[in-house]
Amino acid sequence: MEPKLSARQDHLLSALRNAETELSGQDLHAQLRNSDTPMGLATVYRHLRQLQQWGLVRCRHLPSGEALFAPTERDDHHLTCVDCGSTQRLAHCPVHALELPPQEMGGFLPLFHTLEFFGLCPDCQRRQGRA
Amino acid sequence: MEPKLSARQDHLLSALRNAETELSGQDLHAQLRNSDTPMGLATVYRHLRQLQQWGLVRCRHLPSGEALFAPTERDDHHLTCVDCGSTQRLAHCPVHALELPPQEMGGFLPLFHTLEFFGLCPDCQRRQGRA
DNA sequence: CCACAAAGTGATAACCATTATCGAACCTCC
DNA sequence: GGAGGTTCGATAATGGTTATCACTTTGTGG
Repeated sequence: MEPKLSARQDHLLSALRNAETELSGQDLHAQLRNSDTPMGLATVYRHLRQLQQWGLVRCRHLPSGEALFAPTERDDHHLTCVDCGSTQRLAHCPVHALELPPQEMGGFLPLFHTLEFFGLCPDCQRRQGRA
Repeated sequence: MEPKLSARQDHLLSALRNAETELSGQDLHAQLRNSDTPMGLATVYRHLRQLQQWGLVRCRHLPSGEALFAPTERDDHHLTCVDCGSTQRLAHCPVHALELPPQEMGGFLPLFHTLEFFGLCPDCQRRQGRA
């Protein structure tokens, strides 16, 4: 099921897995640039897309439009403040154990998911209360 | 809590609520262009951002980079195929009734959420099986 | 009414992450 | 070796979103 990865794809995936945070395409390019296995920007994005299609990598978009990538086995999700934009990580994924009604899936094979909560951080709640 | 909307903002929000699908900023601009209340592209995005900050509108990003907007009270979520990109709507939101452990929220006030499942649609499962 | 200030608007330019292009480098299997 | 394919990456092109800025509308006080 899992296709064999090329050496470059493997390096890219390793870089993502070793990083402790989500990385953008530009981040990955910059990081690999000075390594023993440099990789052009086009190739970074090419392989990121390929890895997404294999279901090995997922991404989420910041309000800025920038896409952040992470390996799918890292089941992290975030709280994002709609006002100031700050994000914090949720300690546990509440969806992971969720049962999905098969009749609603229509044969769809789920590989991973994204989940993000939006709301107001404590600071912005306080600020809006004053305003 | 909910700020008073200007007439323009109200029109924009109404357009979103009346639409039966998610709309991009460009879509909304084009749609309002020929209405009795035209609105410049800059103003559309300005108000969309404002409405997001007030928690009245949410958006999700397609792989193409385009952002689709919807009113937050519409609790729709999607299955997206990582291979062919097709999406289908999930009939019910499995997160809606979910209890969030308050100690993990750290005072964060959730207003809405995005949830998206990624995987393989039946067609692509079949195609990969052959390949 | 009349300044005058403050906020809202929109045509257009700028931005910038991502994608397409295309010639060069690299395999791979005769 | 070499034909035919695949991969690579510097660079140009793309396109949705954002910033600019002059103009219009709205609000306010006199």
